[in-house]
This record gives sequence, structure tokens and C-alpha cells, in this order.
Amino acid sequence: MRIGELAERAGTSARTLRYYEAHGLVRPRRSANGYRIYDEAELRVVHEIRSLLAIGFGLDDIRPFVACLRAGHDSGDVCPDSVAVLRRKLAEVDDYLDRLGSVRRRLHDQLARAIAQREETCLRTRGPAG
Amino acid sequence: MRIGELAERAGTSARTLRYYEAHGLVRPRRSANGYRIYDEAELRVVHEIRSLLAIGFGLDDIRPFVACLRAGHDSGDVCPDSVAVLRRKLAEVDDYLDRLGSVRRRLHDQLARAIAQREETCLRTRGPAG
DNA sequence: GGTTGCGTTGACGTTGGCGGCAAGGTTTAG
DNA sequence: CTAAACCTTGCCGCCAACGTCAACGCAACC
Repeated sequence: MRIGELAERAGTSARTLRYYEAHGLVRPRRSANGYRIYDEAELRVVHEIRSLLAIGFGLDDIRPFVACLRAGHDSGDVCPDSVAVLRRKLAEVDDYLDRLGSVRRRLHDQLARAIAQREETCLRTRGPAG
Repeated sequence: MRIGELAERAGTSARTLRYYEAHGLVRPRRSANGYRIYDEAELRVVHEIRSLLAIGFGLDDIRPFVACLRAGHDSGDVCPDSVAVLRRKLAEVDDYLDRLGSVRRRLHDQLARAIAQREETCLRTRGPAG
């Protein structure tokens, strides 16, 4: 199939597919007139790319998964390089969750103090009995 | 004080201070020769900016906090606009924590399956008595 | 043979918080 | 007088995953 059809079936754009190709993730052959020709397996590859991007992977991280699929595996996850990336990403996410958690606490406290402060000011303004 | 001194005392760069000024966060007066002159209060402002940036705020989000300080409040948090931003940011962080949590679960499962798959393959390769 | 709708490459724009450099003016110390 | 150390404005670069446009070629239909 050609680029427009693959783009539509993958739910993305031709520009995106060319971008992936430029970064070595997708490899179409060319027809006589220079058009890109993709076979069915590439649809799977593009889906893999998209779903990994969606959970925060970068294109460089994704490369091993694509290679794994291309090597004939049912899943892109099972090859050693993919597993290594999965481990690293899990660690990154855990790390980020920690940092985000402490940011959350800080925000929560800051908000609580700000509101308390405002209510106190309000009381002073309207007098202690107000 | 001039830009170099403020930069050093605030632990940042002159470039950064000019950037904040270009975005309306810091307002030095000028000396006769055109040099930027900052008073002591600006040091506090820059610290506020930096600490808010550090927890993930954008410069636009920070503007109300600076205005609050400039209005004479002890803390940049207590003004209504600041509180509104704090609320919004807390909601954003909660949202992001949720999404990151589900990404984490997905990664965890994916990793677990990949490893199980590999061990199974290993056993098949070396025979069931493995 | 003209229109329409595919495809191609190439290049610039986006977002944010700066870093770094150029090309000059100012001030200060020696 | 000069060199060093400050300051000024202005502009390009960076990162990532594309969007968008330009200018063109190819294919198909009427």
C-alpha cells in the first residue's frame, strides 16, 4: 500500500510516516515512480510506535521494539534490548512519580497556607467577632 | 545593584534575568548609562520565580505570584489569582499523577509478560527438563 | 487535455527557558 | 593609555515530534 493508505489505516499522517522513516523506524520499498510502498507488516510496526509514543517513549527508545517485531517476534517487547528499555523507563517513571508526589505535597501545603492566611486576614478586616 | 550582582546572588545568569524582564516578571529601573538597576526586593522576586519554575510552573503561571509580592504581601501565594493558579496546578498534577500511574502499571505488566515470555522460550530451547 | 488528487523533497514554524555569540559602549584598575 | 571586566541589544541554537507550505511530478478520469 502507499503512504496515504497506511497513514489513514494507522490513524496518523503521511508527514509522520516520512518522519519515522527519516529516523529509521519504518522502511518502505519504492515503486518505479518513486512512491513509497509499504506491506501489511508495517501497519503493525506503526501501531507499536504510536502506542509507545503515547506512553511517553521517545523515538530512540522505540527503535529496539521495532527491530524486535521485524525479527519475527509476535510482540516487540520480548527482545533483550526492548526489555532493557522497559526496565529503564519503569525506573524513570517511578522516579518521576516520586518527584511529582513531592511537588503535589508542596502545592497542597502552599495552597492550604494561602487559604488559611486569607481567612485570617478576612477575620481581622471584619473584626474578631465577625 | 546591577544585573551581574543580582544574577550571582540569585544563583542564576544575567541572560536569565533579561529573559524574565522581557516576559514582564522583573522590572529594573535604568541608570544614566542604560544599565539595569535592581533594588533588594527584586532578589526576593527572583527567588520566588526560581522556586516556582523548579516545581513545574511556567512563566505565565508565575506572574500573579510576582504581582502579589509586589503588592506588599509577605508571601506570593496569598492573593486570589495566585490561589487560583495553585488550585489549577494541583489539579493538573493530580491528573498527571493518575496518567503516570496507569503508564506505570502498563509498563510493569508489559515487562512482566516480556520476561515470562523469554523464560518460556528459554525452557523450550533447552528442552522441557531444562 | 484539463482537472483533481495522489505522491515527492526541502525548508521553515511551533513550544519554553534559556545558552552563547557578535559588536559595540562604560567603567575601573593599574 | 590600555586592558579587563562589566554592561547593552539582537539574533541564532537547542530539544521533539511533527504541521504546513512550496514547487513540483505522476496518475486517472472525463
